[in-house]
Amino acid sequence: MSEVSTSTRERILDVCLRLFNESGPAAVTTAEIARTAGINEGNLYYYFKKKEDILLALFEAFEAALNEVANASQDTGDAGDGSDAALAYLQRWFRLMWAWRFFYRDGAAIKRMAPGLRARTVTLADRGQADIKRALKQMVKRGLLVASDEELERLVVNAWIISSYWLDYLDTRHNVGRVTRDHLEWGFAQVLSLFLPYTRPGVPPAFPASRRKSPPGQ
Amino acid sequence: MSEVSTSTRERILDVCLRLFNESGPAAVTTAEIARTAGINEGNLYYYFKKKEDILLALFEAFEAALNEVANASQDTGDAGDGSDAALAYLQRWFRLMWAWRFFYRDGAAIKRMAPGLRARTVTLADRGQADIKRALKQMVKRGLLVASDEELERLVVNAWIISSYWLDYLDTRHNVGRVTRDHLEWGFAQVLSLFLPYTRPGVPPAFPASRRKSPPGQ
DNA sequence: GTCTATAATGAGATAGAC
DNA sequence: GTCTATCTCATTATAGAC
Repeated sequence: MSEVSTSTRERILDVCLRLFNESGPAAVTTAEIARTAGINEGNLYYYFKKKEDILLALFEAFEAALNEVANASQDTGDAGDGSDAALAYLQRWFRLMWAWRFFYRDGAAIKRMAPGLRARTVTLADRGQADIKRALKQMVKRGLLVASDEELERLVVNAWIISSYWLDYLDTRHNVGRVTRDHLEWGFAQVLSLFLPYTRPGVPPAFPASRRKSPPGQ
Repeated sequence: MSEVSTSTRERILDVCLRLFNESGPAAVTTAEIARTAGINEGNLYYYFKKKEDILLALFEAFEAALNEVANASQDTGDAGDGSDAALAYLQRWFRLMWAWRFFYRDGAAIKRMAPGLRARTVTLADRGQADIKRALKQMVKRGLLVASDEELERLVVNAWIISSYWLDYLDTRHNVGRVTRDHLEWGFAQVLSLFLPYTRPGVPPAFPASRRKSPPGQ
């Protein structure tokens, strides 16, 4: 995704992902995109007739990356330890979330700029939540987790919300513009803490980050 | 706040709150504001020199409303049952959140339009989280809640995140544009479920909404 | 205080030469 | 494929009459 000499189209998308992650797609002008990509604004419109088209192209890549993670988790999910697999999945998911964080952070703006993405976002989330629910139910069956169906239901939604919005929370609440590995671990632990009360004693997720109580500073 | 015959200034603010809650401040043009308020666009600029000034004025009112809720909770917090007081506070808070939901939902856009609000938002959140933490520690002391300091810390943050973003979640995930009382109860129960594992058995919060498992449809 | 202009800006988008 | 030049348009903002 980031080679030495990429095509102009790839370069535009790379630049957009970076700028969008930094400032949000609404705040980034086509002029800025073109300038950063080292091309003329007119040329930009050769590749993407509308700004919305850039968002669509980025979403395709994001979608593909998400599917990859989901598939990888299904491969290992049925084989090894359920607890380890779940943790690994969560970790991969968080890395992805970070790479495409503007999709999580600027939902409102994206909705306005590219209404066509709405339906596809819902589909993606449908699949994601279904995946997680399935994995958790398996963990309950194996005795790694103790929770009723209703508790599981609420748990999944809460985990989804925390996962989706902890970045925005860090930004608005603690002025964290540039997220570090420490932040990532903090968010991870925050999600993990939702599940802890439901884990069987003696089955600790043993994730290093759970030691960090307060969010790392800017 | 909504009388029969209010001043033009009040009318502008009322209209803006409604429009902002509906579509977000970025999507609402000054032309639309003026038209809806039944005044000329030029007149709008007599009262608010910049669109940002409208946001500032709305924030003041929001701030005042929040402080009112916080003070009310402190008054009853030391007197009656700690559990009931906490529940009442949460309920008041949710009603407020709904009345001013655009502040929660369109954080990114607001940051861009009125950077000056950032610091004040943080201050407000500081106070809010401190209030909640204090209340929870009191509940632990009274034996209504069983949690370590670290658990409490994570709990408060998670509760804050769910409370702040469940509206956006409902919108993006379930296309809920118009939030009903049922939605409010669902979000409330979602937050409540975070605390349930830490409540002493025999001290059920007994909130009606906790019966609703899945989010109400559009 | 309220209105009718109208200016000023800046963004997205296009046509056509090279 | 890339550039220059230009257009359209919405939005913010102002000046000045009533």
